[in-house]
This record gives sequence, structure tokens and C-alpha cells, in this order.
Amino acid sequence: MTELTGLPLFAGMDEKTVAEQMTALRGQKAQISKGSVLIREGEKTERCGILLSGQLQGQQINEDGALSVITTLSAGMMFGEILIFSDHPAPVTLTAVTDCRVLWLGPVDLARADARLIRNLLSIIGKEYWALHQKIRYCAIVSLRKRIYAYLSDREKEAGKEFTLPFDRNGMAAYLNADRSALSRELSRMKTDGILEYHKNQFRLTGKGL
Amino acid sequence: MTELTGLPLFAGMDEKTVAEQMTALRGQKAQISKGSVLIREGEKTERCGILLSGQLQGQQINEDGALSVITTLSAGMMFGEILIFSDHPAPVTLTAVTDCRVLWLGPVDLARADARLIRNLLSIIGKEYWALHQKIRYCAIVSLRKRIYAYLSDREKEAGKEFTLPFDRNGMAAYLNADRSALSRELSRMKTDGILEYHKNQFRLTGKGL
DNA sequence: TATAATCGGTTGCCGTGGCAACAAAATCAG
DNA sequence: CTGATTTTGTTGCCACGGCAACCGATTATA
Repeated sequence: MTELTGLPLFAGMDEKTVAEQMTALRGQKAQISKGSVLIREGEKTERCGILLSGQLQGQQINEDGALSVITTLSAGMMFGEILIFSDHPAPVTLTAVTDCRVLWLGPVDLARADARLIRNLLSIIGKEYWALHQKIRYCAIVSLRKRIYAYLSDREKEAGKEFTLPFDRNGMAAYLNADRSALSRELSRMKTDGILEYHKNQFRLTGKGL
Repeated sequence: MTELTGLPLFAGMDEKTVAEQMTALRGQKAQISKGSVLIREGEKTERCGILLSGQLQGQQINEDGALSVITTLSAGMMFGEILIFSDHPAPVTLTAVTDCRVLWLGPVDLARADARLIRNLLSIIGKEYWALHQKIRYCAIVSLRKRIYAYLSDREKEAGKEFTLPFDRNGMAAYLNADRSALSRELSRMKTDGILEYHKNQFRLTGKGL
């Protein structure tokens, strides 16, 4: 239970209040094994959840069969909470990249929800919405090199000089809407141009720019 | 006041409750003239609003100066409500395409908000989030022709056989992340291939497919 | 009505990056 | 350790579409 009080959704609430709210949210823990699908694209979202441990990935498959990775979720992050109160189908398939522990929530009783909980929820939603807009910003950059650079320098800003990406090359390519081989090609060009250094998914920008 | 009861945010609420909620929301009507900026990209969102009449457009400008149109808002739609409870900067600049009337809301007192209002708010947010995911889906399609087609057939599904787009060519190109001339070129090719017909921003798909 | 400004269509050029196919390296299974 | 599978890097080909430049049509301003 104490692992719950640290979650963003319960920020600023004491243990007693959290326990109360958990009944309004109908919380239930579950084990999820690697590869399982938590939410399937196109289906209605019935419940949402919080990832307690492990890693999830949200992906879209377009008509060509091309895979586009939208988000990566790590421990503490929520999923499904934005669409649970609307009748829109889920826009992404949410898959467990590793074995996970999940706290399922829902159906949620909003009338019994604390005002602080609502505020936390809206704050979380805002953050997720914002991340989606970031992805759109990357999409809008035509040049692959500039697209990569924009993405990497954002990661640098948020994680420091040396940082690790939550993707392998396939995932990174899918997130940046690029072909994997084209991404590899451009990354090595950028390395020889002295713009960045990397080893696997560990990156460092030299600060040379461009 | 009666024009308010029809708004999605107040769906299912009687006139008296709406009036009560309006004080919790600190609603205030305003006239906005064409070209004005309601929300500026990068600034913190202090208040949100509902468009009562006219048209708004949300746009991002990337480092190259390239313009990307994210959304078009018509009467009845909300804006800014997703980010008002988080401390993220606004990801888009919201501009009045025509003269508008706007109902400004905020700072909002959540503790005094009706549970139904919260539910409506979350439903609206879900819809907006979903629309953003649609745009991402279009972005992920590499072929311009397929991208155009995916967009147009979605519009057909939601608006019927013959439909009008809320963009001029520039806006349409910016929304689809394409060059305007390339878009024009591809549209006329598609016309000669018998895939669609159009005049200005009035479109019709022949149903031939591809 | 003249003039400017905006908008849409057309066309040639050519570089970027998707695609396929292969090679090397790393990870995994038995 | 050996073979299989996954992951990453490399390279040639060439079509798609960005870019610039131009023109006609439409709309706004005076």
C-alpha cells in the first residue's frame, strides 16, 4: 500500500485518504507477462491503470502494416485514463515490453473522488497530452537529421548530458517515423560529422550543434 | 445564458445548475477580432475557454519556420482545458481565423465543480486527445497519396459523401505535413485517376479506392 | 476600375530517404 | 561451444516529394 502514496495520482494525499480513494477507483493489482496486450487499438477503453513496475509501449499500426511507436511508459505512469470517460476507441495498442506489475482502476466512481485526486488526474493528462504534441512536433520536421537532432536535444535537456533512450533502433525509428536503416545511416553520418556520440541506446551530444 | 446549456461542457445539466457552475468556473464572455492570438505557444496556460462563434486554428512553428496546423476549432468547442491544470507550456498558438465570440473560463475552482461537469470535461478532453492521435496516424503514412486519402476518407465517414474541409490549401498542406505545391500536384493526379473530385475545399470521393 | 495581395495550379530540378538485401555483431537456447 | 535468432550497421538504387519559380484566377483596398 505504501508504494501507492508515491504515485503522481495520489500526490499530496495521506495514506488514509489514498486508501479511501482506492475504493472509489476500484483498484486491483495484477501481474502482466511480457508481450501481453493491455489495451487494444480500436476497442473501447473500459478501465485504466498505473504501471507499478516494468515497461509498456503504445503503438499504432497503419493500413500498410507500418508500425509507429507513440509512447513508452515506465514505472509510475498511468495509461488509459484519458479515454475512459469518453466513448472513443483506443488509438494505440498498449503492449508489455517486459514483465510488469499493474494497478488496474475502474470503473471509476467520480462522485466519490477527492478534488485533489481530480486535480492530479488532470495534471497527469496534461502531461501526456503535451508529450503527444512533442511527437507531433518531431513529425513535422522534414529533414531526418534535424528530426533526430530535435528529439535528442530534448532528451538531453530533460535527462542530462549523457542519456539512455527507452528504445532499441527499431523503436526509435518507429517513434521518429523513419526507416530503421535510414536512421542508422543518418546516425553514423552525424557521428562522423562530430555532432554526437553513441553506443547502442546510450547517447551524448557533443554540443557542436546542427 | 440559454446558449450555454447546449454546450458539451454543460450537457445533461439544467439551467439553474449551469448558472451555479458558471460562478465556479468564473465564466466571462468576450469579443475576439480576426487574427488575434488567444493562446501563445510556449507560454503557460492560465485559463481556458469555449468558442461560441467563429473559427480558431491551432498552429505550431518549428525551428525552420515551417508552419504546422494541428487543429481547427468551430463553435461549441473548448480550448486550453487540458493544460490548465498542469504546468506545461502551451504546445500550440491559437489564432482567430475569423471574428469570434469566446466564453473565457478560469481560474477554475474544482472543489465547487459538479461531478457531471467533471465527467463532461473528461469526455471533451478524451475527444481532443483522440483527434490528436488521428493527426499522428496521418503523419505516420509515408506516401503522400495514401496520407491524403486516409484523411479524406475519415472526413467522408464523419461528414458524408460530399464534404467541405475547414482549411484552404495552405492549411490543408500544413495539417498533412506536406508541401502545398506537392499537395496540389497529388490532388490533381488523384482527380485524373478518378479517385476523387473537388472544387476549392469541397470534396467527394468516387469510391474507386486507393 | 486600377492595383495589390492572396490563393490555387503547374512544372522542372534534384536531394533525401524509403526499400531491399546483405553483413557483422550481439544475444539466446540447447 | 555451437547453431539459431535478434539487433545493428552498410550500401546501391531510384522514386517521391520538397523547393523554387511562375502564371492565372479570385478577392481585397483604394
